[in-house]
Amino acid sequence: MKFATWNVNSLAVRLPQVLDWLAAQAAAGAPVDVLALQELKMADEKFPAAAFAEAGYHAQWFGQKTYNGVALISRTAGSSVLKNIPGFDDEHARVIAATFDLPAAATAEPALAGDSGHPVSAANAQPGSVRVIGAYFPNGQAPGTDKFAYKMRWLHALRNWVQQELATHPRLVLMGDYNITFDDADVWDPEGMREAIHCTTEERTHLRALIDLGLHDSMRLFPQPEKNYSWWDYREFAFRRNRGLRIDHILVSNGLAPLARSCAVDKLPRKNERPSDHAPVVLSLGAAA
DNA sequence: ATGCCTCAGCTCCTGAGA
Repeated sequence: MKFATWNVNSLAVRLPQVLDWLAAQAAAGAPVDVLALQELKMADEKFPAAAFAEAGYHAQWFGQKTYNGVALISRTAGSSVLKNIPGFDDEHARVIAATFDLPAAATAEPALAGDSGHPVSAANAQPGSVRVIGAYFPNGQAPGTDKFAYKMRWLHALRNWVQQELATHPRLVLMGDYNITFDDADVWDPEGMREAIHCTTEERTHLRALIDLGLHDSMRLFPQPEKNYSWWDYREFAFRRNRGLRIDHILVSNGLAPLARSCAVDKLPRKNERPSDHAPVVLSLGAAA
């Protein structure tokens, strides 16, 4: 079972790359079960649902003209779809959630030989559903601005809502473009970006508050290369110089973390012609790593 | 450097991104 998140910076421009990438994952024998997209930058009526359907994927989307916009692309149909944070009045299309029923084989722990010699499976091994939240967190521009204040309000509302979601969905994935780094290891120039946007103590405190609900940063469950980033500025050859930030994250709940098998940034699409400034982050779960 | 690059749109510039 595989989850991924990718800020595509205009789905109209990046659609061929998204379809190629999905096809490449499937061809490699590990198709993506749920892909969260951010920055569609298109109105709902422009969403290329037919192209995804032709490729064999379901889609749920929440767009708006010019800016923002999120979607969930999936191999099975999602249910209980929610758009934006309930009770939080927001002019931006930033959040989409859906529940996916997954085959038993996908979520079952590998059978372990018990003392009796009989296979012993984990308490959560019954077939179940996974709640998936795809989110495009506000950028925030700079501390002290109205946009930063909005980001803080949004983060507070998100935390309260995710807490409620966790109460009913112990198996939950929260993934997307967080626009927040966890710590200096996520920043190519920690001194130069000290307390700058994406790196402020205030933002990181909000990110930590999400973790404290009972979530894990999938990436840090596994050894990672040095200078492991998910976004690079288009300017100054930042990708070539690996001057980036890790701001795209996949958080998994306590109920799912034991099933995590690997998590990595896929830098290949960043090498495309006309790439997004973000690369996909990919999490594999279950016995079939 | 209020720069650099990329994208959308009331498109020949501006706002926004990060």
